[in-house]
Amino acid sequence: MNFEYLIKTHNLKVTAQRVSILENMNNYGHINIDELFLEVKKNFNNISLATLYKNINLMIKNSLIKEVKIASYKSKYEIKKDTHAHILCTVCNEFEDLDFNCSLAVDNVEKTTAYKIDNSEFIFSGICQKCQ
Amino acid sequence: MNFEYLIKTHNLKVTAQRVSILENMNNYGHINIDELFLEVKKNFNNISLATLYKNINLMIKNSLIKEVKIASYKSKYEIKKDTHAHILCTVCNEFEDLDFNCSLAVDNVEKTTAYKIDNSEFIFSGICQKCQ
DNA sequence: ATCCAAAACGATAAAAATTATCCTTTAGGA
DNA sequence: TCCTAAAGGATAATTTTTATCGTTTTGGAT
Repeated sequence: MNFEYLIKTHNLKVTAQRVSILENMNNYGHINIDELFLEVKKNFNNISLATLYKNINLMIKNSLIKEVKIASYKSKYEIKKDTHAHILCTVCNEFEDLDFNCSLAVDNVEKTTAYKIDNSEFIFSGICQKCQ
Repeated sequence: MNFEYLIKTHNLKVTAQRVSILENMNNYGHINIDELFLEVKKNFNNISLATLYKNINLMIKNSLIKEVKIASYKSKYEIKKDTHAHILCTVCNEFEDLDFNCSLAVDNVEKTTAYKIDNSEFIFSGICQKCQ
C-alpha cells in the first residue's frame, strides 16, 4: 500500500511519522494507541505521544483512518476501507474483520427508518473456535 | 419497572442512589455519565461522581446495565434488555433503539465463523428524516 | 427491634487519558 | 532557494477514571 499517496490524497502533509503510523495500522489490521505508540517508537525513539494523538485525530477528521470503539476495550484504529463487520473473541482477544454483508442491513434500515445512513458498525463478540 | 427488585436480583444492595441511577437510565433510554450525574444530583445534591462511576462499573459487571460506545461521542448507558440495534442522527444527535432482527445475523456469523457469539453491537448512523 | 459485618457512601487524592500551548523544525509550493 | 503554513517534540493543563479512607447504611442473623 502506498501510504505517501494515501496521505497526500487526504490533504495532509507527508511526514515519516505519519507513514509509520499507517504502516503499523496496516500491519496490525487494528491497533490501539498504546501498541501504536510502542511500534512507532521503534522508528522514532523520541516521538511524542501528543504527536500521535494529534495525527490520529487529524487522520480521523480527514477520513483516512477510523476509530473502532469496543465495550471494555481500548479503541482500535484502522485504515479506512469498505464498511465491514468485526468479531472479537473475549477469551484470547483476537479481533478480526468479518466477511458480512452490511449493505443489506443498511438498505433495510434506510427503508424502515427514513434515515440516510452513512456509517454502520457491527461488532460481534463471543468465543472463537480455538478457545471453546 | 421495579428497580429495587432489579437491583436485588442482580446481587446488589438496594440504595436510593442506585434506584435513581436506574430510573434516569430508564427515563432517558440511554444516558451518558454527565447527564446522569446532573440528573441524580437533583435527588442527591451531594452524590459523589466516584459513587456514580463505582455503581456504573458494578452494574455493568453484574449485567444489570450495558455500555454503548459510539465513535466521537461519550459512552451511553442503558438498562440491559434483549439485543437490539441502535441508530444515531449525526445532525441532531438523536439516538434510538431500532427494531432490527439481530439474531438472524448472529446465526449467520456463528455458522460461518464457528464462534459462539454472546453479544452483538449494531450501530447505524446517518441523518434522520427531520434533519435531511 | 437490635446487632453486626460487609458493602456503599462521600470526600478527596491519585492515576490515566487526552488536549492545549509554545517554540523549533520541516514539507512543499512559489 | 526561499517562505509560510503546518507538523514535530516537550511539556503543561485539562479531562476522565480509579483508588483510598473514614463514616454511614443495608440487610441478614440474632
